[in-house]
Amino acid sequence: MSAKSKGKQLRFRCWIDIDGERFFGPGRAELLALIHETGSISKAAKAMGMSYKKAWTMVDGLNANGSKPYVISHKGGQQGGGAEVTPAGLKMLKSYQKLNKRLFSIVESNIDILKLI
Amino acid sequence: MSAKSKGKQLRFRCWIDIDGERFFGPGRAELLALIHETGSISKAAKAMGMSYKKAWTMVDGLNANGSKPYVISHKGGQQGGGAEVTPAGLKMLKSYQKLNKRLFSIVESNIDILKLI
DNA sequence: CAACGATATGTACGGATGGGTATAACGCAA
DNA sequence: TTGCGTTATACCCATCCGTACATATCGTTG
Repeated sequence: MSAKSKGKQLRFRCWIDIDGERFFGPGRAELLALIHETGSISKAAKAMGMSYKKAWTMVDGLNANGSKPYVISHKGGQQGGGAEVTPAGLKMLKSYQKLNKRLFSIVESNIDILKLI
Repeated sequence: MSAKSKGKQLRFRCWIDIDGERFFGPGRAELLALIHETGSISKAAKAMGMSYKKAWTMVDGLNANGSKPYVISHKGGQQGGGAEVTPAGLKMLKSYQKLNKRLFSIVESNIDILKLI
């Protein structure tokens, strides 16, 4: 159903693998940012149009494969529970966003490659 | 079977979409380069450990979705046939490789992000 | 104690992807 | 005219992946 974007697009993606498995990338970065905003995995997932399970799997991967947890979650309580991004998670997020911006500026300045098509 | 690479890796990828469909990227770039070297789609595919069918599908996509063909192929003949990369294909390939190098240098200089893990 | 909202987790289904196989067309060489 | 190597293309099947669905758990609140 997703109406695929029209026209020519120069795109890029940057990510981190650990032992060949995805550890951090644009999806997890956006998820982390939204968890930080909303204080909830499920709300963040909904905001991204992603299933809770997929979001949880991503969070679980971050916490399991890194040396420090990026998200702390709580069951039960006043609002039924919640989640918060740790300082380590925020630091990784910000560094990733910085790198992404640098890459974006390069890509942007090379848009002319599309004219070769 | 593929022994996934060990350790932390900072990776990136850059590609061109047309109407949301893959048009050009690292795989097609490598394929194009190998076709240019070997003069044959099947040899290039073999060199990449890729099936001929997949390689042909890529080449077909390049020729069908761009405004100019990137590969000209010949059936029959002395060696049974062959393929050559057009000047337009070579130009795109070189521009892509240039852009890729620029991006790589940025990524390389940001390797320290791996220490945050 | 019952309800609520969010975390946590397993299982089952369906679509997309990619590989394998098979086959045909083609043009030169022997 | 037969053989050869490559392009070109159809069809089937195994596998992977995402999504959906179904529960269970937990702790505060009323």
